[in-house]
Amino acid sequence: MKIGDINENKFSLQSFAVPTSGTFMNQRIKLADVARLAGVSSATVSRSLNYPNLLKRDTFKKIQDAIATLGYVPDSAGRALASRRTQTVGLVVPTLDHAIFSRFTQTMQTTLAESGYQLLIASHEYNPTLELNGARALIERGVDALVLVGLEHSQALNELLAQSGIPMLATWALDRSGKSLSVGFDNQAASVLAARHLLDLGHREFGVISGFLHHNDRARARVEGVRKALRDAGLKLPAAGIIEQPFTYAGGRDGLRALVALSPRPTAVICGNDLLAIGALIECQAIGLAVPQEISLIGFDNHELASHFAPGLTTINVPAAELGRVSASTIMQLLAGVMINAPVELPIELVVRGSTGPVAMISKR
Amino acid sequence: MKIGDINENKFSLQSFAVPTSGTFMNQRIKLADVARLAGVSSATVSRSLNYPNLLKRDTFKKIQDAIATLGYVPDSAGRALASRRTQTVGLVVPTLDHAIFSRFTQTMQTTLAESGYQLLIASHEYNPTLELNGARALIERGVDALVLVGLEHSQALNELLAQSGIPMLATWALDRSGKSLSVGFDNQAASVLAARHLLDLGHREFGVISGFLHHNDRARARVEGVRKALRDAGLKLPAAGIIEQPFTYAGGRDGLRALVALSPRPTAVICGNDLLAIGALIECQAIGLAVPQEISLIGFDNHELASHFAPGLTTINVPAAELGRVSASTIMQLLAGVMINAPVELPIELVVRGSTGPVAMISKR
DNA sequence: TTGTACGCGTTATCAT
DNA sequence: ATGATAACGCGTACAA
Repeated sequence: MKIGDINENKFSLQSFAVPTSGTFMNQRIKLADVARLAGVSSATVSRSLNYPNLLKRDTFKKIQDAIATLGYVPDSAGRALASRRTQTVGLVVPTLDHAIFSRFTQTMQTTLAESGYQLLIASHEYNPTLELNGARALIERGVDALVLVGLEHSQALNELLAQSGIPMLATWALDRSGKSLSVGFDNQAASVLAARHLLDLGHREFGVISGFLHHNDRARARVEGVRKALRDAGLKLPAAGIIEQPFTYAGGRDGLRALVALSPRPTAVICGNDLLAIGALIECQAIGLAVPQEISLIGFDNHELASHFAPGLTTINVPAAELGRVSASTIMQLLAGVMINAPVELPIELVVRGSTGPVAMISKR
Repeated sequence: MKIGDINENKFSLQSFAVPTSGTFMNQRIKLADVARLAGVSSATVSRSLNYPNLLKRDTFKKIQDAIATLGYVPDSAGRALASRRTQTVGLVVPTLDHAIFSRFTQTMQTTLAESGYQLLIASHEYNPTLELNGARALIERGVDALVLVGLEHSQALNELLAQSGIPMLATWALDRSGKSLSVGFDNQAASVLAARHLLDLGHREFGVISGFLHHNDRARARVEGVRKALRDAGLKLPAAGIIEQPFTYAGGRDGLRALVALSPRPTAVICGNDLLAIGALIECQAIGLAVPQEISLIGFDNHELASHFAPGLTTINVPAAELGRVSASTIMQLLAGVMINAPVELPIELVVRGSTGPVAMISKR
C-alpha cells in the first residue's frame, strides 16, 4: 500500500502507523481510510461495526485486518450525529460522598460498561438548582437515558424531562402512581419494619435522627414510616423526637446528644442512614450508654463497619449495589424497547444482631 | 409566526411548543429553527452561543428570546463533530467503593461542571485489562482529556495513550521523571514521615498492613517508605511484617491478627489505607490491646471516623477532595493550552492525636 | 457585525 | 451482500 492511501488529501513521511507504535501520529484515521485499505465501501465498514452478521465472513475478516493495521477507533461524535444515540447513560445523584451512592454508582457503571454503555455523572448536594443544571447538562450531552434519585424534583426539572422526552428512571424509591418508571425499595415500609420491631421489644419512647427532610423524599418517607408504626400502636412520635442533622458522623453524635436530653428519654432511636447511626453509636460509647441494653439503635443502610465494632446494632440493610445493577439493566431493557410498566421493588432486610452475630433477619417484600 | 416555520419540512398541528409545556413535542429543535425565528443566519446563532460578545446587543437579545420560546437545547453531537471537542473529561479510577476515590471523583465532577465540562467515569477494580478497556471506551467517546490513577499502567494502555495523543493526567502520585503530567502527593515520603515518627517514639518492631501490591504503585510506594525509614535507622522491616490484605475492614482485622502473632511482636503498625486502619483498630479493641499505649497505629487517608471513636490513632491525612479540585483545574488549564511541565505536589499531614484531639501536625512539603 | 457555504465522521436509505 | 449518497446539527473560513 502507498502512504498517500491514508487520508487522500494529506501527505505524510512516516511509515503507516501500526497500533503498537507509540510514536507521533495524529492524523486521525477514519472509516473511509479503513474502507480504502480493505477495498470495500464505507457503508460496508460501518455495517461490519454494527451488524457484523450481515457481511460475508471473508469481507468481515478483510475489514478487521484493516482496522487492526490502521489502529482505527470509531468517532462517537459522527456516530451519535448519524444514529441519534450516544451509548451513554446519565446519572444524577445527590453526592458520591455517601457510601450508598458511590457503591450504587460503582455497580451501575460496571454493569453498563459490560453492555458497551458509558456513564456520565452529575451530583447536586441536595440542591434542586444544581440538580436541574446537572440534568440539563447531561441531556445536552445527548445521554440515551437519565437516572435520577428519588421521585420529587423541581417543577423546572419535571418540565425539562417531559419536554426532552428522554427515557427516565427514578431510583431509591418506588413510584406506585405509575407516572414514572422506578427501581428501588419502600423507604416507608422499611422504617415501619424497624419501628414495629422496637415496639415488639417493648419500647414506648422513640427518637429519630434524620438527615434534612427538605428536598429529600426518601428521608421524609423514612420518618413517616416511624410515625405510622407508632400511630398504629396508639403512640405518637413527638416533634421534638425528630432531630434533623447533616449526614455525617458528627450529625449522628449531635442527634443522639439531643435525644438523650429529652424527657422522657427515648429508649429506641432510629437513624436515617449509616453515618448518622454510627455517629450515634460513637456518642453512646462516649457517654457510656450501652447499646442495645440501655438504648436500642436502628440504622439505615450498609453497616459493615457497625457490625464489626458494635455487634448490638440492628440495621436495615439497603441494597445499594444491587440497586445499581438492577437500575442499569432496567435502563438497558428500556433502551432495547422493552416496555416496563410497574415499579421494580427490591427487598430490604432488618438485621438484628446479638453480640456474636445476626440473630434475626426480617425481610420486607 | 406560522407553524410551518419550525422545521421547514414538517407540518404539525400543535401550537408551537413553549418550554413550559410538558406535552408531547419531540420534533427536536435545532439551530436553524432558532435562526429562522430570530430572523438571522444560523452562523449568527452559533456565534451567540460561543462568542456572544461578537454580536450586537440587539441581535443577541433577539436570539436569546427565540431560544427561550423554542426551548432550544444545543446538540453536543453536532457540536463535537464540527469543533472536534466534546467538553467532556474521562476519569478511570480503581473503584468508587473506597471513600478516597469517591470523594476525589465527587470534587472533580463538581469542579469540572462549574466550567461546563462533564465527567465520564470508568472503574477497573485493580484489573489492568479492565483499566485498558475503560480507557479505550472513554477515548472512543472522544473525551478531551483523560485522568488516570497512578503512574504504572499496562504496556497496551501506554501505547493507546501515546497513539491517541489525548492529554493525560496522572493522579495520586508524582511523576518526577517528567514523562507524564501528574497531580498528587509523595506516597513514599508520607510513610517515611509516619515511620520516623514512630521511631522517634522509640519503636523498634514494625508491622505493615497493606493492600495488594500487585498493580498498585501507590501501595508499593507506601511500603517502600517504611522500609526506607527503617533502613536509615539501621533497622530492617522483615518480610513477614508486611501483610497484604484486601482493602476492607475485615482485611485490617486479619492483618492485625497476623501481626500480633509474630515474634517479636510489632509495637508499631502502619496501615495502607483507612479501611485497613479502622479494621486494625477494631481488632485491637476486640482482643483488648490498647491503642496507642500497647500498640501504635498509623493509618493512611481520611480518618474522620477513626478520630471519633479512637482518638489515640495517628493518621496520615490524604487530601482526596483537594486532589479532585486541583486535578480538575489542572485539566482545565491543559485544555486551555497552558503548558505545565512539573508535577503538582500536594502537601500531606501526619496528625498525632491524644485522647482529646490533635497534639501535633507534621507536614511534609 | 452578519451571512454563505462547506466539512466534521458516521449511519441509513435506496439501489444494485 | 455490497455500494452510492444523502442526511445528521453545528462550527468556521471567507466573503460581504
